[in-house]
Amino acid sequence: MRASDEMTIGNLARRTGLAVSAIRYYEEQGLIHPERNSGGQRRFRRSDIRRLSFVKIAQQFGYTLPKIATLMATLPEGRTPTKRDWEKISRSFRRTLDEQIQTLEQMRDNLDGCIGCGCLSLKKCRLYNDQDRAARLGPGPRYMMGDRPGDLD
Amino acid sequence: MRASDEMTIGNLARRTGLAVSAIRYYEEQGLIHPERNSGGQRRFRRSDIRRLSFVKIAQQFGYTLPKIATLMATLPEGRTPTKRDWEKISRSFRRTLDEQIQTLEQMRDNLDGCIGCGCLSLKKCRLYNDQDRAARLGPGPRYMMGDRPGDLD
DNA sequence: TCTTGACCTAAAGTTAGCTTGAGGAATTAC
DNA sequence: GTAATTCCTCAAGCTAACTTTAGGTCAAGA
Repeated sequence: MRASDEMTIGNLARRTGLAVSAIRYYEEQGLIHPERNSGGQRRFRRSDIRRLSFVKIAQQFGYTLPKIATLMATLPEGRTPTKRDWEKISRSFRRTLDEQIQTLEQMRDNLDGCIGCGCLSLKKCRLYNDQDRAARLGPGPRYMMGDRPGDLD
Repeated sequence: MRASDEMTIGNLARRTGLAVSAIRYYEEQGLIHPERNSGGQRRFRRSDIRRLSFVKIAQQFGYTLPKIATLMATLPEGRTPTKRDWEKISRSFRRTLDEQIQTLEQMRDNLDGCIGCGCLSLKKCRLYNDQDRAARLGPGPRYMMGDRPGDLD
């Protein structure tokens, strides 16, 4: 066995910090495609370390495994990804990250408005109204937080 | 039945945009404490609309139901929360929100560094190294992304 | 060779936050 | 009074991303 290029699952687990069971699960989900030796045991390439590390990072960005799988489909299995490969993906990361940050910042701004008003004057409150707007798609709430047309402020 | 202050579960569902089953579940989790009428059916107060709206908002901030329950434990069941009640909680919201934003911004900065370097030169890469640091608590990865001591850059 | 440790599959369990289904009782509308 | 709603409980199911368990097989070292 050319030890330089083949790894057992336990070895890969140690190198990536993942559990053996997680690696098997990732194979099941199509994220990696190890070969088998004559005895039926999985044998991994060194590039699988890279792939699994990529999975971990993408997960930190909030990607689901299916999404990660499609992202990785654009990456080469065997060779080191080129700068161009990586740039495409990292731009996608950057976009979702920016969106996430923007969402949180908007929530923060809304919240700040509410702190100022004590959030007892709810007809104007952004936090509730933003929610309201989303909910209106369904049979959702007409008047949030107990306020009704005639309610006092 | 004094309709002004008692609501059926279906009514509350319509007013909050929640599913009936979700409201029952929230009761089970101790987020609301409706009374029962003679026939054993739940009867809710108008203030429960407020409580459930609060639950929805806190969920948007990423709080789990148990955490929301403890947050709400500081709120009065019957009366309208005071400005002071609200300020305490909104400060807590603000803190977690700030932390979340900071985490994402750090990830973005790391990512930007990686875009610049093409992320092929991985010994310096923040994205991987931050992950590495976290993983080192366990038996984690020694060399991430396939890099080994002797590997070329 | 024998033993130990690593590996295999398949199925079931885990957590959060609910939804769905079964079987039945209470309420409301006419 | 009766039919249509709405409500009730309890148990099971759902999704994601894994882990755990059970019952074996394979590989490596002395």
